[in-house]
Amino acid sequence: MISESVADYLTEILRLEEAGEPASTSELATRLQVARPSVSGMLRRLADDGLVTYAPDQGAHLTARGRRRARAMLRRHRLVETFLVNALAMPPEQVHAEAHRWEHALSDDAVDRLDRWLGNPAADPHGTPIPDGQAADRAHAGLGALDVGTPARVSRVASRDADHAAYLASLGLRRGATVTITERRPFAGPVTLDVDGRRCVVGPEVTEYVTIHEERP
Amino acid sequence: MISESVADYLTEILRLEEAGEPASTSELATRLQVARPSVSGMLRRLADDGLVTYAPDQGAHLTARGRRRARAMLRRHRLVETFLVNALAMPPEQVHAEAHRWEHALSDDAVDRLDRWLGNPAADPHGTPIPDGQAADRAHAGLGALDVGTPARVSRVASRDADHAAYLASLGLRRGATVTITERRPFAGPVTLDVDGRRCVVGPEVTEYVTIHEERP
DNA sequence: ACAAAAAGTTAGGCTGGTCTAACTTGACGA
DNA sequence: TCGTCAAGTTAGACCAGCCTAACTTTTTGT
Repeated sequence: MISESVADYLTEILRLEEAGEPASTSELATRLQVARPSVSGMLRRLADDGLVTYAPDQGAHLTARGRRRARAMLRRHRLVETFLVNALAMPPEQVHAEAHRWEHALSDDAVDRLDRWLGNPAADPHGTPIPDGQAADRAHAGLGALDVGTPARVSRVASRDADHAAYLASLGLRRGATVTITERRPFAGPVTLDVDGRRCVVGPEVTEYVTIHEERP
Repeated sequence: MISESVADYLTEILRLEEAGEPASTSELATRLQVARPSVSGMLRRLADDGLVTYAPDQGAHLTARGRRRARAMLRRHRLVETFLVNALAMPPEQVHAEAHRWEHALSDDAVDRLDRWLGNPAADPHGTPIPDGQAADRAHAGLGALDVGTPARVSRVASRDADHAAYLASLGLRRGATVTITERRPFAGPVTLDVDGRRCVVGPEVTEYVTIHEERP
């Protein structure tokens, strides 16, 4: 299980990503109300755990795993806010702090029930969209978004033309295959894949044609 | 603010008191799923903080302050259970664990709103009574239940007869007076009171005629 | 161009809550 | 009467997460 603190960091990073702002150490420190060195330390831990990546001076970025978790928390948060306003008639300026505590306490089951009870709302009382449960949780994403080292299942292979399709097929990239990115060279360099145990090196544009479906978090 | 862990200990001690069982170190360790020495250490802390008393081989007992806090938690717990079953239709065997996490997350305001929303239920889905909010929180209790050193306000003075009433009045024990127990001798021995700054020593049965109202937690 | 401010990190320390190992104490049956 | 067992405690360690102080690196204003 993930700690409350870790969840808070991930959630706040996602909020910043959604707002298009970089998740810098200082910004996170301000928002999470902790000292800067605490953020430094935590980001290192999160990176070790494969939940964020962070290059110096770029701020933190969520990995697919990190984003999945963060999105789940944001979903909880916004569903709870909706409940607090719609059902308990709590003043909107009060619900954020309240939901921030609730979001850690609810089980997945309770979240689903709350969602159904509220009629699967699409947005919270502030109008912010509520991330989707199932779909977001193990989304079908492009192979390009897959983290190095994480295995995923191919759910669809597109192609430009017949030759292209044949090429992709020759690599073993077909629906149901298990694919792992073992290396990704910088500057749009070649990508090394493991497809059902067979290693191959391809150009990065290949990843745009392959849709994957990650194993559970 | 009180930590989750402390709240759990207090709540569990109250559950045992309600069931008429002694709150021994081992029993608490079992129920709270921690090692015995952890309970030992925590009980010492709780005693230092004036939330429990504990004599060797007697188990822990809640002080009035401790009981007030524990009761507030139990109230939350049972209100949340009621909500989970009545509103979210969660299976009854699942609600305890869920409520155990929620009870720490709700603000007082949220608890009150939930209570009103549920229509001020008197008992939870298991039929266990839900402690009352305001009333229980600063109950009118007998002076006998007051902890040594805690000031309280006299809310009512009963008496056997006129002479007795005159005697109590001569001590300064009248509605509105501030009373503190400064010492209580063992084996139903004399009790030393401070009544509006005047010190007096009385027999323990006097405390049965005086109803008090403690200051807020 | 360079000093000052801002951002980030390292080092080292604290706290709350937990643990295991080992000791003490009291009860109880052979 | 004594060995054994249960209950409780002390001692010592660990961990997550936080802190401050002090250092380095980067950005920015003049």
